[in-house]
Amino acid sequence: MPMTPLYEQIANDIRAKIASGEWPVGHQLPSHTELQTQYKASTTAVRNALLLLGPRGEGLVDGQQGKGRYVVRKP
Amino acid sequence: MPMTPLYEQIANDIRAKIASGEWPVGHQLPSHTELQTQYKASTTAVRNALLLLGPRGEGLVDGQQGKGRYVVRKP
DNA sequence: GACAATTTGTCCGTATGTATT
DNA sequence: CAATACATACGGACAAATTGT
Repeated sequence: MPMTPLYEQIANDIRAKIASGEWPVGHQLPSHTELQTQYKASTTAVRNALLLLGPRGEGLVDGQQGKGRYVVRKP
Repeated sequence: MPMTPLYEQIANDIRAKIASGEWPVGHQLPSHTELQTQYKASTTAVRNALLLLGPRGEGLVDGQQGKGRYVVRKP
């Protein structure tokens, strides 16, 4: 039975928020540390989720150093 | 200028090997530890590269616990 | 069947660099 | 200058599955 890993759950949750319109294009995502506390996850789990959703993956979100991560596209 | 991160270089190199046919479909990839020594990289760098190429990313390779990682598709 | 070795899968913490505020 | 935030990188720990002895 394939259990879903934590980083996959986080990615699915964020993807769902973007798809539903709760986080529209241009919306700023919570900071890395906030995501950690929200999902009670480590840096790696959050980072892996964002790596899959990021520019080198699905391309739904993108981040800029010092500013934050933003939704760039709907799934 | 955005220099390419290490995990991206590793992913590009593996992707190129698959595309060129050097690693055909069904071929078993080097083990995680071998990839680390080959690229002089850490677990995280190798893991991030394989996360992008894996089933939840591009879907070029897939792994089975205790056996190894195999090429499943050409780019 | 039991055991050890190998390998992948997941997860955690931390450090450094860079850019913005 | 200082605080915040992302990007990359390193290392280590444990579980699960496979293989060989």
